[in-house]
Amino acid sequence: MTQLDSAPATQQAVRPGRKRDHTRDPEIMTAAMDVLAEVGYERMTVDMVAARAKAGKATLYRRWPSKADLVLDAVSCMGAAKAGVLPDTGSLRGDLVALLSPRTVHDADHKLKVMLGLASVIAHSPELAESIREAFLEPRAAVTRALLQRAKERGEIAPDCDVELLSTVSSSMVISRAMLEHRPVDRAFLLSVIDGVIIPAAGTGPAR
Amino acid sequence: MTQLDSAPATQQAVRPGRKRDHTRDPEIMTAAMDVLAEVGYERMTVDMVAARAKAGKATLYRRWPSKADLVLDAVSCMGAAKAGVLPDTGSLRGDLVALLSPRTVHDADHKLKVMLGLASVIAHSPELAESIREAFLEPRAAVTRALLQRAKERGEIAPDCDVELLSTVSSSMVISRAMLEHRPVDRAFLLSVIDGVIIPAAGTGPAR
DNA sequence: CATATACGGAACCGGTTAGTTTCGGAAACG
DNA sequence: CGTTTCCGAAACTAACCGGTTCCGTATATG
Repeated sequence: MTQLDSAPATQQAVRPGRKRDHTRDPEIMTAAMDVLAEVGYERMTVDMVAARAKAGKATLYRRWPSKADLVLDAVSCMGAAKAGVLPDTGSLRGDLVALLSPRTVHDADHKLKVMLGLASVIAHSPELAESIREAFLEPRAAVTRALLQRAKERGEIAPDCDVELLSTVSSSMVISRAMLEHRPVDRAFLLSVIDGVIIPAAGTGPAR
Repeated sequence: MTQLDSAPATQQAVRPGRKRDHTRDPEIMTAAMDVLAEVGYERMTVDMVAARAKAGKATLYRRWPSKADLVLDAVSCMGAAKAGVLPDTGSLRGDLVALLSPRTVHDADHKLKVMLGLASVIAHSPELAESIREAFLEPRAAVTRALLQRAKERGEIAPDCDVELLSTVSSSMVISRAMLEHRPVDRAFLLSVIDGVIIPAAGTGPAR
């Protein structure tokens, strides 16, 4: 809570003898996310993060005013570097399945763990909830939404189906499954959601 | 810290001079659940619970060996008293909508908040996760499952639809919506899940 | 009324952790 | 080689909280 100045950016030009500014931000944030995924926000200590990043605790506090700020920043940065090209296999099911590359699934699993670790904080911080949504859920939902929309436009699915809602189904089911059943994000489950919920719910097009 | 044995909740014969045994268990557990729903497990302190129940902290520790045991016990007890009769309106949609009484919805909202408050603990305690699932999710899923099964048996929905999976859809979507968007459990949303996901995904019977 | 029991309240103890300070050392540069 | 600046490590402070102890009181029994 002690709000000292954050970063006035007083001196920027490389002064007399110096390396550079804080180049270690990425390692620190990665360490923070890892610890977060492993033990959750409340049990995560700043020392743990510092130790994992091989940094001094003071370094963290020089850069972020509090644990909460560090986490918030790390979560926000985590969403960057996405924007893959949409798959285009010709069928909605093919497109959806194409999303389930091992890489993507593994990524999602890690993000899911981070999210679960933050769950109790999320409930009290709309700001953090928004960051999480933006960084983790929204990009995925956007892809699914686009695939559904395209399928609708080419008449593959029902013209009146709720694309917005359907695009959130798989994330939702994965989240609650992970939360309550301790199951990792798993390809087989995602397939059953696609084939047992999304595809049938999307219908078979206007021609029926 | 570790969740060990639960608590037998036993009591013996009324001794010489005494009122009765711990009659205040219900108030205490209710207080615990309320605090849990409001601040989450980690920020919930035993003092808060005692204060809200107008009890001494010592009283809590006479009855439960630890904070974790209190919470576990309270969660387990919370699942009792359900077993409503299945609605029977003749149609699957009618049955599902009939579940959405204000009372039920409000109940679900409270339980949801408790669950979110426990989220980070759940991730580290399969035992607690199981209790939550059993007390909160399973009863609801069971009802939906039964309704779907009945609809399938009378040929109202596709004979090959995945009842098990579909029965978990609405809870899942409510959970993630509450978690990431701070929305309370809300009748309108549940209706859109019924009409936009569950019903269409269940299909229109073997005659198609 | 005497006694026994459990209660609410408050003080207390010990461990843990967010946040601070200090210090020796290493990099870059003149 | 000296200077400047930041870093990692570790010691330190203050607050908080789980859990314990103690005490005055209410209540029911006999």
